[in-house]
Amino acid sequence: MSKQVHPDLGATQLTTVLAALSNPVRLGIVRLLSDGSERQWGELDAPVAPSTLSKHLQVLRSAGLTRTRDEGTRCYVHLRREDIDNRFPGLLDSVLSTAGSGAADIGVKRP
Amino acid sequence: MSKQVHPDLGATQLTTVLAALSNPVRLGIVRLLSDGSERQWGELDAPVAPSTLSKHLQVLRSAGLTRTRDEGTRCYVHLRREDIDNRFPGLLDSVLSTAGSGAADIGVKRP
DNA sequence: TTCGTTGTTTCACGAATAACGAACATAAGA
DNA sequence: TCTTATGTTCGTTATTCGTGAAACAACGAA
Repeated sequence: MSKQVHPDLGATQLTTVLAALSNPVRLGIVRLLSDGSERQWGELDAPVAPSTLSKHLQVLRSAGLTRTRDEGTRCYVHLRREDIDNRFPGLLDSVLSTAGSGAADIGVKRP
Repeated sequence: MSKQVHPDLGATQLTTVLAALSNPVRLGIVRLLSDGSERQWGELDAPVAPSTLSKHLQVLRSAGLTRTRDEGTRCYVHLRREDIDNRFPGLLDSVLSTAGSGAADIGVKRP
């Protein structure tokens, strides 16, 4: 698909991660993935154009929050939960446990 | 000084708070205030012009993170630690405990 | 090889952000 | 009252962000 960057979270700065999480669509995606599931790109039901969604996923990826795996023409995304928890202990837990977070409601397209 | 807004954190969205914290200068200020101290505006030694600092403090204030108290021509800032912990349990702790956070080093001017 | 599916990249654009200096507002103090 | 100290607001500039349409790239299937 493309040369994807999956940075080492050890070098990732907190400000970068916070910026990545401060957008409703991106936060919604993180919430959706927070059950540990791996989702196919096209499965993501976000209220934005495909190009915009691609951009958001790129931001999450380069902030070290998600990992993308290509398989043929498809690609699958999942949350780098363990890496994040190692680098920023407690951050994801507190973010995910917050109600009324301002996150967009990202669903899964039913086939 | 000015009509200052100190919103109820109950209505504050997580995305707003994360955005406020995702700037190095603002994160640095939060870190400085995290010991619970109240600092005078002019005491803050930030690497930006006064007008810019004023703007950053306004962002922190309207995100509900700090409270400002006027006293004569001076004003004092402190972190709304308890309110934040109530609304976003664990968030501040994890943010503050992160080393290499990308925060600017905000000091205190020595008289 | 041609076609369809699946994402990505490339403009283009308006809105928001960060920054500075200059002008301003307000309260204390001389 | 005049002056000083302390922040804030305004005007400007440059940059980044969020967005969509359209063109593109890569792969599998027919």
